[in-house]
Amino acid sequence: MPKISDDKRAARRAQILDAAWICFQKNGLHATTMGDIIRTSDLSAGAVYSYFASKEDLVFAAVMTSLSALRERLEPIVQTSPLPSPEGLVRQIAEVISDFTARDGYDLKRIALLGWSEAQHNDRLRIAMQGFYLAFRDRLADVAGVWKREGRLPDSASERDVAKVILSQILGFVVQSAITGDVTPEQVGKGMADLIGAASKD
Amino acid sequence: MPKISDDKRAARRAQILDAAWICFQKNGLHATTMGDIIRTSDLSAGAVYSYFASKEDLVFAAVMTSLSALRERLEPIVQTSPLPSPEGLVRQIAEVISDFTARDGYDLKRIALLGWSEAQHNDRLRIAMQGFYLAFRDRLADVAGVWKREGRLPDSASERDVAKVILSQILGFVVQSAITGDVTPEQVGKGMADLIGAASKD
Amino acid sequence: MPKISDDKRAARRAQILDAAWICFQKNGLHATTMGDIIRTSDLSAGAVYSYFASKEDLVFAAVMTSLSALRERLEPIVQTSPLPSPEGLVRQIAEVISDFTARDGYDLKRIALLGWSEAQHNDRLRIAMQGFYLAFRDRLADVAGVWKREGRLPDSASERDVAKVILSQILGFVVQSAITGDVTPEQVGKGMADLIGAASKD
Amino acid sequence: MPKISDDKRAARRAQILDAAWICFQKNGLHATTMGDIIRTSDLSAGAVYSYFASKEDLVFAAVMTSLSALRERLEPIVQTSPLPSPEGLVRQIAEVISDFTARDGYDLKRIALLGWSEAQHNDRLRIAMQGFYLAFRDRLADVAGVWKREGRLPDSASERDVAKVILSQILGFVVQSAITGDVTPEQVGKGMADLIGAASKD
DNA sequence: GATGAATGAGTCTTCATTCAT
DNA sequence: AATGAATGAAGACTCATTCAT
Repeated sequence: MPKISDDKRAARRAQILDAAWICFQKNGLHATTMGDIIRTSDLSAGAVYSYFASKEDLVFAAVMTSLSALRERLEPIVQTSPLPSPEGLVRQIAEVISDFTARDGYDLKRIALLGWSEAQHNDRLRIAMQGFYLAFRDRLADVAGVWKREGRLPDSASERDVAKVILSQILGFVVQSAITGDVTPEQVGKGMADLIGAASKD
Repeated sequence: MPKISDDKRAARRAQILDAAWICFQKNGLHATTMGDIIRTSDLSAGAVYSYFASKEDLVFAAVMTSLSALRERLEPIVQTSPLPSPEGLVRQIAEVISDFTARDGYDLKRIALLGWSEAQHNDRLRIAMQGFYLAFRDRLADVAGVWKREGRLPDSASERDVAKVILSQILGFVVQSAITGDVTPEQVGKGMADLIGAASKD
Repeated sequence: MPKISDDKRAARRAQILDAAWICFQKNGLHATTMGDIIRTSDLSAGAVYSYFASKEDLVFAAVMTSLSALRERLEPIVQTSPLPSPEGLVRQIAEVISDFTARDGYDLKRIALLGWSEAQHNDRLRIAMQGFYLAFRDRLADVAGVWKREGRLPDSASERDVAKVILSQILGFVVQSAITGDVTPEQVGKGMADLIGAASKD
Repeated sequence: MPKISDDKRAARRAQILDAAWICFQKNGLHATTMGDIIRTSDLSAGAVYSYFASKEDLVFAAVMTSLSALRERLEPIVQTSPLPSPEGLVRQIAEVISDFTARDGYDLKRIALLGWSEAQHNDRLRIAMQGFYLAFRDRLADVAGVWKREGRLPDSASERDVAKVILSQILGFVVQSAITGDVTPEQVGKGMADLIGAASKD
């Protein structure tokens, strides 16, 4: 087997990452053994280790891959014009996150919880993850700026604080869904609309 | 040998749980070994095992203990009369959660993340945790009912959905604080007030 | 099993080191697996690792233990009074080394070769080993001083260089015996006497 | 495809053996992996395996090659006429061995130790090595015969025993140099001269 | 002839748990 | 009741060798 093509390499990597996520979701990051992943990926130990040097590397890559996939889905929403209302935005993001779940046994919400937990004791992961969330929050602050100019938010509103609240609402949706399993994007949209009070339209 | 007194037993249990949390926070639930906990607790392996039959038992007890302590702190807030505004309520709860952190190296936010993550693959823990959060959300729904009667929320508001949004906001605060480390209860209060628009006062 | 006595601890250590040398001699330092040593020692993996933190530690301890045992046997020879002649000294040392071999399958010569080889790539071992040989060579230089005063060596003799030659002779005896298996202490004594020429007596 | 020329084959073999020795010296025989050698030789795994069927083969060839190279250098010394004195002979051999070291990172002394150690558990290597050393010792016995005829050694001298002592001195020089790193051919020559007593000249 | 990706048995080490003292 | 030495199954990772391309 001489040099493998780049496409094939990428496909193998994806194959391993898929196997990893199947296992991680079922048993958690730590309870999953390399043996589990190797078995699930239908490759040999050596093959898996030729793509990821260690379990830690694999965990890192798996979390970052999920984050990247999420970013790709979120980007369009915060760039729509005209922008949705706050409750509309949150509802749309919640929908994207929920949709991810549907995809063949891949539950973004559970994955997110595993990643956050891991990041508490894994410096490399925490740094990378911080970068992701801070960048996304910056986009939300931009959105808040537009809302202000549109008169949806008072002039005294803090774009930074509004962005933090919106981000919290999204992260909280993920947690609550994962734990109680009974929260829908619609309910979140309705609840926010009720709270915001005005008969906001998307 | 004479039986040990109940007080002593309870003190020992607490001593072990404290040791466990010190370790869990530093290294996570799985990377923490029973040896770590045994060493930190200044007891012998046998002693620790006479209080908790297994590591899983200890993890379960540790998470539930944190949850109980949190409940005790949260209860008064949702029972104040007159009730705070939505943003005031969230700010107060965020303050309680943040205060927990101050206590000698005990960070409730990080602990919460570990517990949520573990609950994804630990049925006993998930059930117990669901019970806790659903009960708390019921209290929030009661609060939303009062808000409605007070005219703070429209008649068409769904108490259940508002409760979900408030809970998400709190859970999201925990996640965002743990990851980015730059969110304060005041900012969350301000951001919510900006979003809700009316110059609500607590 | 509460605290084990110091004697028992020492006995266990010795039991493990014995097992290690049996394996090392049979298969070499690297081809010997911890599993081999564990099996031979009739202990469990955990027990062995509670005495030696790693294979490297065990190798180090094994080599140093052999060196210490050798020192104890050599010490008396270089302190005899009156001192033997050069060829007598070498013969006596060679005898001690050969005798070590007889002891239940324990061959000091083969062990020495393994240790020297390992020291080429193991800094800790090399340093410790250097200390041992340099100290022993100092004793040989002392002996050479006495020989000079006794008139056995010319006034112009370099005690340091004579010590180096004597040490080489001993080390070389070990190597040659291990490889060809046909060198006796007597032959070495005779050969040296022939070379030195005078009909030296011990 | 056309067969590769014999010259090319020999060059490739040498290239692999050189790479092997670079690695062996740095990390020892066992710690060196085939991957190390393959990488260092700038060839592919398949290429290396087409020249040496196994790691053991490569180790054997590497050791024997060193031995052959040494023999070529030693041969002239024991055939000089007139022969040097015993101390002169040892000094000249020590010089040859030391000179080998100078050659771009190739240290014959360390290599010798690795080979001797390996030979303890590798029958093929031990047999071949014995053959080499016994043959060389025979040459030394021949030299001792000449010394006897020249009157440098007493009539009662045992040529065999003198050869053993000379060989030991050389082997010991290798060991002592490798371990302490502070022995020169001159010191060995001087020490032997001191010991032999007569003001021997080369 | 040459390549280097893939294999998988085997290595060292850890750690939850037990139980003789 | 308390101790902590001992157990041994299991985990992460390596590496000599092969063989499809």
